[in-house]
Amino acid sequence: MLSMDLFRNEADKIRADHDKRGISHERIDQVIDLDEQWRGALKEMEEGRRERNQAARGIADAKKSGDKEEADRIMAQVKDLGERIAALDEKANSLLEERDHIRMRIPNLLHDAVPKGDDESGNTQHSLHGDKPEFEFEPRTHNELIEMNKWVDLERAAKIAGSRFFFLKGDLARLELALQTYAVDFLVSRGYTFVQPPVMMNRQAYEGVTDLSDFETVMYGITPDPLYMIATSEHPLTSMYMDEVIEPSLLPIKMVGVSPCFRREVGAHGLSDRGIWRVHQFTKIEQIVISHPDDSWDHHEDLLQNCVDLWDNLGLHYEVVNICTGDMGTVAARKYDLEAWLPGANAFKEIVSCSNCTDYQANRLRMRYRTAEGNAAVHTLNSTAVATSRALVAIMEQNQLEDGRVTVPDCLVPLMGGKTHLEPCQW
RNA sequence: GCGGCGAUCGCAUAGCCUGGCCAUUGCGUCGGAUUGCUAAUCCGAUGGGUCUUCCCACGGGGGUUCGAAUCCCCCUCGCCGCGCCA
Repeated sequence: MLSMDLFRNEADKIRADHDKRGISHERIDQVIDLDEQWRGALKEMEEGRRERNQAARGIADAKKSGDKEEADRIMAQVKDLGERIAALDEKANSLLEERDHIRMRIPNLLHDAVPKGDDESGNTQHSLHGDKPEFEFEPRTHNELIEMNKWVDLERAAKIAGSRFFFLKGDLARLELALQTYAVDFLVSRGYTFVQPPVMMNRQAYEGVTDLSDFETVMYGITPDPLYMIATSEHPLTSMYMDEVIEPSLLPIKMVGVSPCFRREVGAHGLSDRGIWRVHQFTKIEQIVISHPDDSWDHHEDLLQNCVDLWDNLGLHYEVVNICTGDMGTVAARKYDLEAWLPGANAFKEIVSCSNCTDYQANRLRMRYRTAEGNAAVHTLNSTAVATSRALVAIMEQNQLEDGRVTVPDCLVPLMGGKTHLEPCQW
């Protein structure tokens, strides 16, 4: 959510941003109009309260000096003031609610370097990494590999949970655990603190970190409790300091979180989504930074560099993409994706998303730091380190051998008990 | 889950029983003054708002009242005890 200061003093900045995104100014004007109405109603109500407070003091004085008649006279005089105040209060509140209802739907201001584009086809390549693997045989898709090696049981998972759930078995399950350990160790060595978050959150905190439409299409709700399963550890880790004033000496707060991620994936279809590429539950190792506003763009580059180094160490071929206006979403001001080369699909596909959300989440979460001039919103950043299910797909497809076995990336071998290849599961 | 107790400004606290000035004090932080010593001492500021002779704010919501931090009800969270439990 954008701060009200922007609407009151620099509305043209928001308008220019909407022009770049190609959306109308209607909502901006509504927010400004409702804000003016709210301020008027508030002023009127405060005037009423001032009168009442004054009268209340008069009653106290009269009673103290024993002048019961005077006290009764004033009480009668101001009796209906309370009702008037209540009515004005209600009016002001509904104006404020309406203003912020619309304001919540206005997207973050974009960084200048965000390219213009209507959809993902407008994204631009930022850099290319690793070598494209060459095969002397027809490379298999990950679907074929998990089936022939019995590493994943989709049918039985569907039986007990539903489609897009999976059992992970044998060496591939072990590789998944090695990836978690590797990514956490890697980021701990770069100064990040390992944090395991709750995997359910209440609505109020959740509204602080996500696009409202996600409640319909992404998150699972819990019945009968008013909770939501997290779609990523970004959500609990970013909202951790909700409603707090953070001591500036604590900034930047750098965390590496690991959690299962739950996604409804409403509306997702397609042959390429078979297997474990797009699933309802997966594990993700996530980087989070809560930073001083002046430093956030440096941290954004650091997050990307961490990803690049980590994925280089895994020995994979991938590209970094600069996300364009039409593919950006509501919350981020700038976003890089890493897309891994999938030989089976003959395409680059998304494995990492690295965002600077500037003060957008912090404004919603009322997450501030102390300054000499008062409190100001912090900046929040998040980036995937490894989404294990997608990393497994990339490793399987790029490191596959003709017999269907898969070479373990060197850096993971020690975490696999010295095992250099994934062997088929017996059942 | 049951019973008891609690929640006040960054932290810690007073006020609540018995409703009515401006929500107390300490620490921390920031600013200033001063002193020859790694610091001490003194002064000031330090919840939010449309930064203001004004309004709001005492976990959240409702009620009683001319008036609620204070009385009543509901909820949330925490602590202690009991129960259950990986």
